[in-house]
Order: sequence, then C-alpha cells, then structure tokens
Amino acid sequence: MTIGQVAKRSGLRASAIRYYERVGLLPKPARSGGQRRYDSSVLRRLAVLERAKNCGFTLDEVRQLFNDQGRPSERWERVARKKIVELDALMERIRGMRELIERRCACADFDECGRRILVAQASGLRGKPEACPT
Amino acid sequence: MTIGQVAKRSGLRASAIRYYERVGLLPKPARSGGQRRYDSSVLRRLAVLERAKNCGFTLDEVRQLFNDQGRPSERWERVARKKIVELDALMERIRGMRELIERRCACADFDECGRRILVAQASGLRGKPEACPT
DNA sequence: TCTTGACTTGAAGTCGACTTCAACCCGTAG
DNA sequence: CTACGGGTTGAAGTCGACTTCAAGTCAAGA
Repeated sequence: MTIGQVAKRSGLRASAIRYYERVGLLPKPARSGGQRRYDSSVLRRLAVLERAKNCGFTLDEVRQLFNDQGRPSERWERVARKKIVELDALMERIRGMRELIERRCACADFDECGRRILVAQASGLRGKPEACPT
Repeated sequence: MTIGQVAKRSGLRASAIRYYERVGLLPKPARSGGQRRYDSSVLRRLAVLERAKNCGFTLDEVRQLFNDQGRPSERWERVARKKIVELDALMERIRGMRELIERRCACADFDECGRRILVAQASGLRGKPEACPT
C-alpha cells in the first residue's frame, strides 16, 4: 500500500502517518521509487495507536507502550495505572469547576464579586461559603 | 502600586499581568515615569479573573464576561450555561477513556490487539465486546 | 557618579499533535 | 510531450496562555 491508501483505510491523514513515523511510533516502511510501501501490519499498529489515543494517552506514552522493555501486558499495565490516576484527578478538577460555576451571587457587578472573593480568601474559608461565582 | 506589587499580592507573574492588559482583560493603568501604577481595584478584577479560570473559562470567555453587553449576571449566565455543557461532555469523554483503559485482553502482542480492534470495528460492535484495550 | 533593582518594549520561544507550504520527483494516460 | 495525480522533503504555521529574552529607561541610595 502507498501512504494514501493507508490514510484512506485508517481514516488518518497522510501527514499524520508521516509524523508518527518521524517521532518513532511507526517503523520505517520499505520504499519503491522513493515512495513508502506498507504492508497490512501498519493498519493494526495504527488501530492500536488510535485506541491508545482514545484512552487518553499522549504520543509519548504510546511510544513507551510500543518501544519500552518488558512484556506488552506489563508495559500496558504500567502506563495504564498512571493514566487512571491522572484521569481521576482530572475528573475531580472538572467536578470542582462545575460546582464553582453553579454557585450564584447577588453582586451588582464584578468589582463586588472580586471584593467578596478576596474577603473569602483572606478569611481562609475553604468550605462552601456564599462566595461569589461571578 | 507598581506591577511588581500587584504581582506579589495577586500571586501572578508580572508578565501575566502585562499579557492580560495586552489582550484586553485589564484596563490600561495610569503611568508614572513610564511605569504602570495600579489602584486596588485591579486586585479585585484579577480575583474574578482567577475565579473564572478556576471555573474552566478561557481568556476569551472571560473577555466576554468583562466586556460584552448586558447586565453582568446575564453575561455570566450565558457563558456559564455553555461551559457547563462543555464540562459535562468532557466528563463523559473521560469516563469513556477510563472504561476503555480498564478493559483487559489476553493478546500476546500489540499486533494481535490491532487485529482484534479492527475485527471489532468491522463488525460494528459498539457495545462492550471483549475488544482489546492493549 | 555609579550601581542596583525594578520597570519598559517588541519579538521570539514553549508545549503537543499535527497541518500546511513550497518546491520538487515519478509513473502513467492521452 | 505533457499534463496529472500521486508521492517526497524540510521548514514553518497553528492554537492558548503565557514566559523568556535582549536592550533600554528610571529613580533612589552609597
């Protein structure tokens, strides 16, 4: 397959496939007349890559998955455990944002809001005071 | 106050304060000998800005909050509603990632994983098959 | 006077994951 | 022969929210 055909079959752009090769996520393919020629294994590799991205892994983490030492399942386990911790922290942050957004105040303007926020911070109230969201 | 003092009291870097001014989030302050001189209202404005950032708003959204038409509470309401939808979508995506990560397979290597992923995609199984995570 | 420290500016750099661009090459169909 | 639709490369651009840098200004203290 040429790169264009791989692109079509994988749903990726050719530029992305070249990029993955550059950063060491894909092995360098054979060439024919200067052009890349792929066998079907690249499609499986790209499928795993996509799956990993859908799991929230960065390309750097995917590289560890593909290229590090040890059994594949061990590598996956290590990277996955770390990622789950990250995702949980992220969820927590987002939950916090939602909570913060949903608080309402009766401030006339943003200056008053600012004043209340500063007062709340100064008094160290960390609970759920009637601090200004706006 | 000089910019350095505002930085110290707000916990921000002077460079960030200058940046906020450049992008229209802070009004241009008075000058004395070429230097910016702030009154305390800037601290309240920065407090609101920080709060908004903690709510997940982009600087662009904060600008709408500060500079758009209508009552402050209306502006807040409009931007907040949009953001909540975004945050909920983000939560959903993260939940999906977690779920995907926690699936396990018995594949010998990533090539086998790729094959299974492709088969699962081809058969259009969208449920929760024994598709390979690794 | 000289130094120090804080400030000034515009331009450029950072991070991640790509995309876009310009300029070129290659094989085939008409 | 030439046009066309691929492919190739390295360099630069994109997005957001800043930071960093170089070179210069300013006021106060020794």
